[in-house]
Amino acid sequence: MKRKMTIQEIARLAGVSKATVSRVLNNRGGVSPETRRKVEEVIKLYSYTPNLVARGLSLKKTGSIGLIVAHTAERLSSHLFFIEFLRGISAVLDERGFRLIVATAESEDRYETSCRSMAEGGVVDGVVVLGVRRNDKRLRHFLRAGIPVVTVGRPIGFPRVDYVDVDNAGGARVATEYLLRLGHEEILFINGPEGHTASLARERGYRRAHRALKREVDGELIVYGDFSFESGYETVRRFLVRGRVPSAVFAASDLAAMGAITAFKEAGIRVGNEVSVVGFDDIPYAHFFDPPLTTVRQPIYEMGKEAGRILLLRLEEGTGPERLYKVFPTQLIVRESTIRS
Amino acid sequence: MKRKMTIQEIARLAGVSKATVSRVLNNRGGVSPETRRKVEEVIKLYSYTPNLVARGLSLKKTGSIGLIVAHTAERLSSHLFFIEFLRGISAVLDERGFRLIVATAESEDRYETSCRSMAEGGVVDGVVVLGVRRNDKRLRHFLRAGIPVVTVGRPIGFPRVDYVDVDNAGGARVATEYLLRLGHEEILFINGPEGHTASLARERGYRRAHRALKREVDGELIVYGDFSFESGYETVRRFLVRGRVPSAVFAASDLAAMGAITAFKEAGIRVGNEVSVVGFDDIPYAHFFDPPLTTVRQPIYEMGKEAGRILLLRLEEGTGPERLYKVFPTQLIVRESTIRS
DNA sequence: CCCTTTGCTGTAACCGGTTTCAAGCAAAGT
DNA sequence: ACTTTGCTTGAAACCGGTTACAGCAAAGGG
Repeated sequence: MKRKMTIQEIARLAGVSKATVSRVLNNRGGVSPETRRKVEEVIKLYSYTPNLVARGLSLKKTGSIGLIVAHTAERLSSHLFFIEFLRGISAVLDERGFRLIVATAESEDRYETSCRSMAEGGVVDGVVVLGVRRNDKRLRHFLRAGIPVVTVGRPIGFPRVDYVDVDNAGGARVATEYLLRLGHEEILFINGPEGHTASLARERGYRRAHRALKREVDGELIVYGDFSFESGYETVRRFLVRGRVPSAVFAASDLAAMGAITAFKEAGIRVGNEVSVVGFDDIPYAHFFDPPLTTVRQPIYEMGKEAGRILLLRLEEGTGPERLYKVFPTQLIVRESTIRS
Repeated sequence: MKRKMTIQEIARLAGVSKATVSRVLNNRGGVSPETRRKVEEVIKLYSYTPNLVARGLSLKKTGSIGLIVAHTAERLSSHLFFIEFLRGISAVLDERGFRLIVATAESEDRYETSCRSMAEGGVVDGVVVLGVRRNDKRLRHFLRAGIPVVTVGRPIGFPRVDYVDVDNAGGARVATEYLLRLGHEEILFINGPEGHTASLARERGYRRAHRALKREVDGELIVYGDFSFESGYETVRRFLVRGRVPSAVFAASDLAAMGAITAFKEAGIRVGNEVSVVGFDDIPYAHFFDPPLTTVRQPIYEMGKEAGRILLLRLEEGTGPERLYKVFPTQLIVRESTIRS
C-alpha cells in the first residue's frame, strides 16, 4: 500500500512541470512527442491516476450525478421500479465515466438535509428525481442552486424542467377501456400515492376511459395506495369485508395487483374467472404469477437510459432554452388475470 | 439563481477572515461570542453552505462511501437483496452525513474501470462490496489503494478484511435437516452462483445436514443458478422433463423457490402437498405466495446497517489490528410450501 | 540578417476550503 | 510598571489538480 502519488511527484520524476503532466493526462496539444512519451512512461511506471476530487474542484465539475429517490414511504414496487431504472441510468452514465450518488433517507427531515447538501455542497453536476410530485419542494433546492434536473414523471409546476415519462394517462385509459369493454361495470382503481404526478395522470386516464364509453365514475372506487403489495391486498380486503365485490381491479403497480389477487384468492374468489385484475409495470415475474397477470408495460430500463442521456446532454450543451423530454408509450399485455364479465 | 457564495465572500461581508468563518462553520473554539454571532448571521442571511468538494480536498476525506454491486449477471433476487441492503446502509450513513456512491456496470471491463476509478480517484473514503467471491479481484484494488473495505459475505482469501455475513451454512443446514426429517430423500438444491462465498457456505450446510442424518449426497442434485426466478423455474423443468421428480427443493433464494414452485404447478404437481419447497431470504411477499413459502429468513436490512456501522468505525478508529465482523443468525420460517413426505 | 511566427515548456494564479503559526491585546500576576 | 498568560484573530501555506500567460528557442519570410 504505497502512498498515493500526486501530479507534482510525477512531474519531478519525469523532469517536467505539473502543467506538462496535466497536458499529457488530458491529451491536450502542445507537448512534444518525446516529452509526452517520457511522461507517459513515468505515469505507467508508478501507475499514477489523478485525484478526481482535486480535478473536480479545479474544473467545477464533479463527474457525479445524484439519483434522488423518493423517501421510503413508497415501498417495494417503487423499489422494483428503482432497480430497473438504476440499471438503465447506470448503463449510460458509466459509459461516460460519471458516478452515481444515490440519496435515500428514512425520515423526512434527514431526506431534506440530504437533498440540500447535494444541491448546495457542489458534489453533483446534475440530478435525477424519482417520484416527483406537483410543486415538489426538492426541485426548488436544485434549481435555486443552478443544478440541472431531470425528473421521472412530468414535473407539474416546473414548465422548464427536463423529464422522461411514460404515457400514464394513455396506459391507464387503455387498461380501463379494456376492462369496461369486457363488461365490467365496477372497476376498483388502486392508485399510487396522492399527489404523485404519475397517480394524477393515471387517474385522468381512468376517468377518460369512462367518459369515452359513457359511464359514470364512482369516486369511492378510486383509492390511493403506495404501489405496495400490501396496499393492494388491504384495499381489496376492505371492500370484501364491507360486502362490496368489485367486478374488476385496476392497480397502479403489479405488486398491488398481486396483493389484490391474493386477497381475492383468500376470499375464495377466482381471479381470471369471476373477477378481473390488471396491473401496471410488467415486472419480470408478472407472467409467472398465478394467474399470469394482465398488465400495462412500461419500459423502465429505457427510461433510465433516456434520463441519463438527457441529463448528460444538458450538462454538455449548457442551458438551452428548450425543454428536453421524452414520453414513452405503454403497452397493454393481456394474460390470464382478466375475463369477460 | 444567485451564484454560489464562497467562504471568502462571507468573510468579507462579516468583516473577518476566512479562517474565522471556517472556525465558526466547524464549531471550533477560539472565537469570541460576538464574532461568532456576527458570522452566523451573515451565513444565515446568504444561506451559505460550504463547498464539500473543496472541504474534501483539504481534509482528504470525501464523505462518500462506495457500494460495489456485483455486476449485472445476478438478476432480480440479488436485486431485492440489494434494495433492502441499500435501505439499511443508507439509514446509518446519512445519519452521519455520508453519501453513497453506487457502482454498477453492464459489462465486465466497464465494471473494472469503475472500480479502479473509485479505488484510485480518491472519491470515496471506504467501500462495501456485495456478492464477494473467493480471491475477489476487486478487493485487491481497494486494499492496494489503502481504502477500507467491508464485504458482505465472508471474504475468503482476505483474512484481515472486515465483513458482515449471515450464517449461511447454519441456515442451509437447518433447512435441509428440516426437509430430511420430513422424510424427503431426494432434495434438489438450487444454489447461487458458483464461486460466490454464500453459495459455498450454503452447500456446506446442505452436505452437513446429510452427514448428520447419515444420508448420502447425490451430486447431481446440486445445481448452480443465479438466484433468479428463472433459474429456479428452469432447473425444475429440466428435472421434470427428464422424468426425475425430486421430492423436495431447497433454493438459495425465495425467487428461485417461487420459480421452482411455478414449474411444479405447471406440471400439475401440488407444492405443499406432493412436494416441498424451501426458499432463502424471506422477502416481503414470501408469505403471500401461493402456497405461502417456507423459507430461511436473513436480516438483510440489519446487515446493511451493520456494514455501514463497521465501515464508519474503521474510518474513525483508523486501522486497528483486529478484524471487525458480524455474522447474523438465520431463522427457519415454516409456512405451507413444505409437507411430510 | 533581422523580425515575426510557431511550438514547447514552466511559472504562477486559481478552485474553496482547513490549519498552523505568530501577532495583537486585555487581564492577571509580581 | 513590566512580564506573563490566555484568548481572539488574520496571514499564509496547503490539499492536488487546471490553465492563462509569458518566455524562449527554432523555423520561416522578406
